[in-house]
Amino acid sequence: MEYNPQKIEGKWQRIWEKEKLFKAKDIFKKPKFYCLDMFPYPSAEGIHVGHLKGYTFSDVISKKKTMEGFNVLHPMGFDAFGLPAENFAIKTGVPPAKLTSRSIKNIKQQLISAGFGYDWQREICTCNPDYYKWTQWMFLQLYNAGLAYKKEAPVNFCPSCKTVLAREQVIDGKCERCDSLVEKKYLNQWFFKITDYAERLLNDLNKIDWPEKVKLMQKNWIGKSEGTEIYFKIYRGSTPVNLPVFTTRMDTLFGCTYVVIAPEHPIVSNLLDAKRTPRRVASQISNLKEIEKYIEEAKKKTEIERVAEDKEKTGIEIRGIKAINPVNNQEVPIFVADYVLMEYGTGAIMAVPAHDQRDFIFAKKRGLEMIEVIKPKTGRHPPATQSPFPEKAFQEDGILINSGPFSEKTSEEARKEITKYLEKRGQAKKATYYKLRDWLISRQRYWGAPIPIIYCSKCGKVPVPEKDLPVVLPKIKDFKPTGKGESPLAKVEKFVKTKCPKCKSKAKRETDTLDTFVCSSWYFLRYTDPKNLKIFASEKKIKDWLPVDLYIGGAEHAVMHLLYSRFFTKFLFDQKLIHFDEPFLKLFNQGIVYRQGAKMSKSKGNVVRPDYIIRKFGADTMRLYELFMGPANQATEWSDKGVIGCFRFLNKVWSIQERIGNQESKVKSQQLEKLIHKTIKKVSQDLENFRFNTAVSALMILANELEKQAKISLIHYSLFLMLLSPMAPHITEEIWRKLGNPEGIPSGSYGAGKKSIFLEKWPKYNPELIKEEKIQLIIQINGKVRDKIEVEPEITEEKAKELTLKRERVKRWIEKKEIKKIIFVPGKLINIVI
RNA sequence: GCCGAGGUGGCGAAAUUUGGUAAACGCUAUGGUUUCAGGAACCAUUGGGAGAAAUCCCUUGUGGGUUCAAAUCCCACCUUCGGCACCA
Repeated sequence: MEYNPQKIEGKWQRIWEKEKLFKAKDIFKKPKFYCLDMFPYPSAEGIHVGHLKGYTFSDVISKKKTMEGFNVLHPMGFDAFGLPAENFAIKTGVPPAKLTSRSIKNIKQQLISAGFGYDWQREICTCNPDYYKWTQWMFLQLYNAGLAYKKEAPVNFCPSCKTVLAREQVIDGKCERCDSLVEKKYLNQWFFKITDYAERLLNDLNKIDWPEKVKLMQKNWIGKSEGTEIYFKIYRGSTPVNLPVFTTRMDTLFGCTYVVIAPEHPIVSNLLDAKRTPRRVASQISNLKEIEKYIEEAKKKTEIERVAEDKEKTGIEIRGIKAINPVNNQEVPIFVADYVLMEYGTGAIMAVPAHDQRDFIFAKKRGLEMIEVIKPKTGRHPPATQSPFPEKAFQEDGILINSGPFSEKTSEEARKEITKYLEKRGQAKKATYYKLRDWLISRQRYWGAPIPIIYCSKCGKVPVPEKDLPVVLPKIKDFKPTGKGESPLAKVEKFVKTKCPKCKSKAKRETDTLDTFVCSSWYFLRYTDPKNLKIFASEKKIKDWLPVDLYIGGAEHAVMHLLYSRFFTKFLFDQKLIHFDEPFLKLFNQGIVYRQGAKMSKSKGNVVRPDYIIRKFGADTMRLYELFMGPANQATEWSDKGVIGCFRFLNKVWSIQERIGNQESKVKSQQLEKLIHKTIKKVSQDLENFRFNTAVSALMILANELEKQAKISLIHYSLFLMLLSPMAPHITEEIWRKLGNPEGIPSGSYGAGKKSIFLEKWPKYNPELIKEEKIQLIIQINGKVRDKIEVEPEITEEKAKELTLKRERVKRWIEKKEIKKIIFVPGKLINIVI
């Protein structure tokens, strides 16, 4: 009988569902294991073999953990709000809800036909009101805690998507979704105060078992830097204004030859404002008009323009007033330049052109003064005032020069001492800044969870009372954006018009929706109790199942979803709503699957669909190939040909069953047993360490060996099937249950039977059985392999030497030469140095 | 520019954790077997070179170094990929 996956796979998928084999039970006699996949966006095209890679990993691990006696939670759902469905609606008029539910049906079928053991009773969908009710509830918790706020700010606006974006969604100044150049706009928008959690988000990275790469990306994104704020005085008449600047390089303070203020800095408008500035001073500024013009232009520039002019730094001096360097009372000119950012630090810097590349370029162009204040500890360097920019040695620690009483100190000492000196005089204080910005969460789009806020002319912003949740997204017909930077919801009068929950007078609803990342920031909580109507998840279920033990997904979410989820978790922990403050204990990033040298994408037309592979070779073959392709965390190229190897392997597995019998010869049986136990060890360890490719290879080696036998005992074959079962569940289940026939085959601990293979215990290897009686001792001469001998593993050095020197081949190599040294590595090799 | 991860046959890769037989396993290719035929079946060979053969020499991006011994450790460089990017 031939191996025919099409005949068996659908059958077992139905039976597993009927037997509820992979359903997570809320009974905790066994230790729990929560294995989570990043849930997919239900795109109309379905998922491709790249998505399936990570899902295969999590399914293999879940099945193995089940066999190891864990109570496994392995759920799946859909991240269903978002732009593609809405853009499709604008084009075709098909409502996003309709398209989404169609896509979900399709993807769910794809996942089921791959044999994944998800607990579909727990399926969630973020666009379902039962779900987004709690997303809105989360928003309200944050709002009530003062962590959700609305403010006018310069934001990134995508002209094609007609909505603002979070900073994380802007890549190289372009929209991550459609690649349009992002515009800067001043808009009134909602933010989450994630910056309040910057320090904890940074520190707690130490607590979690995540790829170092992802941790580092988060660390850099949070971008903590510790330094000092220094107060430069600017005199307007007799009253000085303090201008704080931020620096991490106090040791270069004597090298400051000018200061730069960001164009948006309030101090600039104050200085220019004739009403506030004494007439005498205002008249001191001789180039008011030019400065105003520069500021206007800078404000209009997009982020990309500001940076893309690359090194070509623009700016303008405020003529007529000076700033005073507190450390030496030196008067320095003041510039307004957009290479200084208002959003970071104090929005003003002290410029040290001799030791900072950016300041150097700016100063060089204008012929500004440069003062060298640091020399390298050793060696000579061209003067910092001449080289295009300071060499590394200057930027790192050096020795101070031209720095008054601090000359001859090291950078490190000087940093401390200068800070102390100014601190005492109240002219500086230590400060810490982060690159992390608050999370912009409002979107001027339809297909998202409405922000549950009501605007009342009397009461102002009023949160929607909990009992009125969810604020249901109304069904609409016209999906086109209003063109006024508003969500299409603004056109829906029925939705907008409401009553103030407080004073009952006429009021309007917020029409912006929430960023989809808000929906996905807490979804892992909902799986534990997906149908709860009273709370996002009951306390008990949260305690029983969470945190997530293993999270598998792509690295592209490193600074978005993964950071946001951590923020939500910490917030809910602070609210005493959950008992843990890190959501995902272990994270694994599967590598990207390439084809024709590029990441699979619809636009490149290089997508491989699993449906085709499954139809042709079956789900087991596809799963095996996903595992076998290469290292799990590494990008690998998809090969249609390579799939065949896995199909051949399964055919072999299938045909071996014909050899079952109890008459293995004794010697053979012992050798086989040794190999089987070695394989149990290898596969168990490899699966534990995400080395799926070598686990598959070990099973291939074992299958090749089994194939050579005339007869194979049932127990040996059964062990093999069990090891293979998490990876190729259908074929192993089929053979396993079939073998439970009434022909008198004993059903021992490893006996096959009529119940599922996944109810069996994961096999354990016997350490006694994998001990070698004989090993190959490598004989090297001058480090090159020249001979091998079979010996006992415990062979002594003397004995090994004796045997080695007797060998003809060895004698030939040594011949009259003097043996200088013999190195013996027990159980491994002997090296003769001549 | 800064940070990070890589570079091993014709291809995907093993061996890097612990320095100790480089190329396991699979694909491809070549030759053969079976079959009415086909190949997504089976068998053999498959890093390069020399040789009739035994066997020998060379080979892990490049160049140095440490060591009895280096794909593995150290230094410098080249290169591919990923992230950040005027963050003071």
